Amino acid sequence: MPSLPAHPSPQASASPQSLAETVYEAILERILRGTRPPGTVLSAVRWAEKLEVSRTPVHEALRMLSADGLVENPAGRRAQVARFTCDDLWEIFEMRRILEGPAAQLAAGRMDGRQLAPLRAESDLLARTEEADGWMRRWSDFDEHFHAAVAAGCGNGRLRRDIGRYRLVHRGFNRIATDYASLQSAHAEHVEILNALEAGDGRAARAAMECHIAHWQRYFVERFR
Amino acid sequence: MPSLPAHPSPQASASPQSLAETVYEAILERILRGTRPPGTVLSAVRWAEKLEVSRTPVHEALRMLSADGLVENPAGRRAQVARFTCDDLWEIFEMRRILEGPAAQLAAGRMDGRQLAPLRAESDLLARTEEADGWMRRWSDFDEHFHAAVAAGCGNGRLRRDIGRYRLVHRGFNRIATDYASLQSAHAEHVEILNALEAGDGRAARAAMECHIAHWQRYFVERFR
DNA sequence: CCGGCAAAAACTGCATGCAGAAATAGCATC
DNA sequence: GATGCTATTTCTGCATGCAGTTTTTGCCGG
Repeated sequence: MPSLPAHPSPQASASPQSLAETVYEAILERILRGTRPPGTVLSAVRWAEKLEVSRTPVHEALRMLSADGLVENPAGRRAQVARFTCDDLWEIFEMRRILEGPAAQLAAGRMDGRQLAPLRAESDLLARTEEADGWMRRWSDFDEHFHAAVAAGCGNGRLRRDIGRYRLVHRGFNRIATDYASLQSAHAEHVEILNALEAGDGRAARAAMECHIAHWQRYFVERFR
Repeated sequence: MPSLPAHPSPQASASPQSLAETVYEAILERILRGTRPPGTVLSAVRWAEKLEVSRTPVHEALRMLSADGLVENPAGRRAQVARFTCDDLWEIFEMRRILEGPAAQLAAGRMDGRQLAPLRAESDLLARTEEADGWMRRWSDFDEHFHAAVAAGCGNGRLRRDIGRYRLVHRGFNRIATDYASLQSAHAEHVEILNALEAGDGRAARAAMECHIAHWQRYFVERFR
C-alpha cells in the first residue's frame, strides 16, 4: 500500500503539485492521524524508501513541517514529531485567540448570506442530531468548517493563512478526549458567534470568539496533565 | 568578492549554522538593502555561482524566503523578489496591529525594569538628539529595538516569532520616504506605549500600540501610490 | 542488571548529473 | 515595426554520490 497516489512512473498524468508537497501531505496525514505520535523519529531515508522517492523532496517536506511547528528539525540530527508541553498548548491557544478574535470582527462586516447560510444550515442540522447518531463526528466537521469560514471571510489572506497554521498545529495534539457536554457548550458558543456574524456586529463576534477560544484554552490545558 | 564569510574549504572553523541559512541571510540582506528590488529574478544557479556553493542550499534558502513572504516562488518557474500591492501593505500592517497590540498588553504585565530601562534610556537619548545629528538613524534603531523588545517581553515565543516575520516583510519595502515630522510623532507614540508599559497598564499599552500601528498603516498606504 | 566505551551502521547536509519545462533568442510573416 | 512561431539556451526539480557526524550496536567491567 504505497502512500503516494501512484508510482512516479511514466504512467498516469504528471502530478499537479511538486513531489515535495505530496510527501509533505503524506507525512502530515500520519502525524494528524496520530499514527506517528510526538517524539517519533522521522528519518528522511526511511520516508524516501516508504514513499518511493528520493531523499531530496522528503528533506523539503520535513522542512515545511518544521516551519508549521509540527516537526522538530535540529540541524544535523534527525527530525522528529514535535513534542508539546503544557506551555506550548497555552501559547497556541493564545495565538488562536489573538488571531481569530479580530478575524471574527472583520468577518462580521464582510461575510454575506451566501457564506453564512451554509454554516447556519449545518449548525441547525447538528442541533437536530442525536448524540448516538454521529453527533461528535458532525460537531468536529462543523467546528472545522466554521473556523475556516470565518478565517476566509475576514478578507485578509495573511490572517487566514496564519489561522490555518495554528489550527493545524492544534490538530496535531487533538488526542485529548472531549466529552459530549463540553462539545455541546462549545456549539452554543459557535451559535453565539454565528448570530453576531449574521447581525453584522463585529464587536460581539469578536468578543464571542475570544471567549470561545479562552474557554477551550482552559479546558485543554486542564486536561493536558 | 565572495559574499560568504569564507570558502567552504577546510580552513577556518566549520560554520556554526547550515549553509542554507548562511545563503538565506546573504540573499535576505540584499533584498532588505534594496539591492534587489521587487520583481528581480532570483536564479538559484546564479546565486550558487555568486556565493560559491551548490544549488541545493540556495534552493532551500529561496524556500525559506518564500515562507517569509519576501520571495515569490511559483513551482517550476524562477523565484523573484516579492512585489507588494497596496492591499498587501494594508494586510501586513493589519497583521502587525493584530499581533503587536496583544503583545504590548501581555508585555505590560511581564516586562521589568531590567528590560524597560534600556528602552527608556535610548528614548531619552533620542529626545536630546538634534535632527542633523543622525536623528533619523537613531530613530530607526530605536524603532527596531522597541518593537523587538515588546515582542520578546510578551512571553509568548510564537507571538514573538510571528511579529518578527511581519516586521521583516515590512522592512522589505521600507523604501517609502519618511519625513522628520512623522517620525517625531511616531516617537511620541512610542513614548506613550513605554509609559503604559512602565505603569504596568496592559489596556493602555495595547490601545497605544494599536493606535500607533494604525497611524503608520494610513501613513504608508497613503504614500504608497 | 546497569553504565561506560569503542566499533559499526545509518543518517544528514551538500555537490552534482540529468530529464523535462520555462525563458529567451532568432526568424519569418504581416 | 510589430507579431507569432520555432529553435536554442537556461533553469528547476528530483535522483544520487560522498564526507562528516550522529546514532546505534556490541562488549566489557562494575
